[in-house]
Amino acid sequence: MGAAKSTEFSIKDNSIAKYAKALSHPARIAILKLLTKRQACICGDIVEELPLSQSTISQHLKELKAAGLIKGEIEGARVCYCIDEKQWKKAQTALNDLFESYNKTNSSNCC
Amino acid sequence: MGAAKSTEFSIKDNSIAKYAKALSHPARIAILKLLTKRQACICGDIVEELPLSQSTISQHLKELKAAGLIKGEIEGARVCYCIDEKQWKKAQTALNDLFESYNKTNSSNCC
DNA sequence: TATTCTTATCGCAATATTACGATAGAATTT
DNA sequence: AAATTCTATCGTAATATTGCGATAAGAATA
Repeated sequence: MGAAKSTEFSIKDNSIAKYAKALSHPARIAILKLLTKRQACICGDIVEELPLSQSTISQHLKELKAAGLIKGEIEGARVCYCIDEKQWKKAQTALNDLFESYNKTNSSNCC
Repeated sequence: MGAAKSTEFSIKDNSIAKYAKALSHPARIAILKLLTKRQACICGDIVEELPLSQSTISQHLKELKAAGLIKGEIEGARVCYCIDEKQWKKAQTALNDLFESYNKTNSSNCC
């Protein structure tokens, strides 16, 4: 009991949930904003900007990478992280479609 | 250790994360799609459509409600759930702004 | 080569999430 | 009034997430 039942749901629903999960922590939102706002994609720079330890930041980066939202490129001893544009747009579309599907059929709300 | 450090992040980042968290489970996506696609906002109908127990669905509904995305109205013995339009659009905007902030400054990707 | 810098991973602890059955309580039906 | 229907909540178990320090391993520097 308590085990995830993700296989019982559609691929699409799981995909949306996966993107949303990546965005479900303020630290990860802050990281993505940093990657967006400046060129400083170096891992160390992110660690300096956020109130979390290096190991914790590294873990959050790993999750964002697993979700596909970012990618990392090794630059010598450092790693440069940045948004994965293709997946970024996929995530945006997936989430926006969900929101829009309501807006379009916004006929008669029963509550 | 292991405690959430949400207070260390901005209200806005926490708000985005809160909405995303509500969307981070396929069952909740499925519930929202049901509320979107048909008028059947009755809790019991949702239970029948999804492969989860009544208590589990009730818990997911509680979380969606806590995030503000849905609201429930008691109709005798039943409860009618539906999308909270105002919050729905807030969530859509909050998430979309995050995505757009990258698309706009999409100048030179270092990776 | 030895040291330092940078990042990922391991191990651990605290907490949160997910799921279900049982049950309570309110409303409806018989 | 008794039985049934409907939903929320409690209790419990399994699993996942969050966070940190310690450490490992590769790269740069002295």
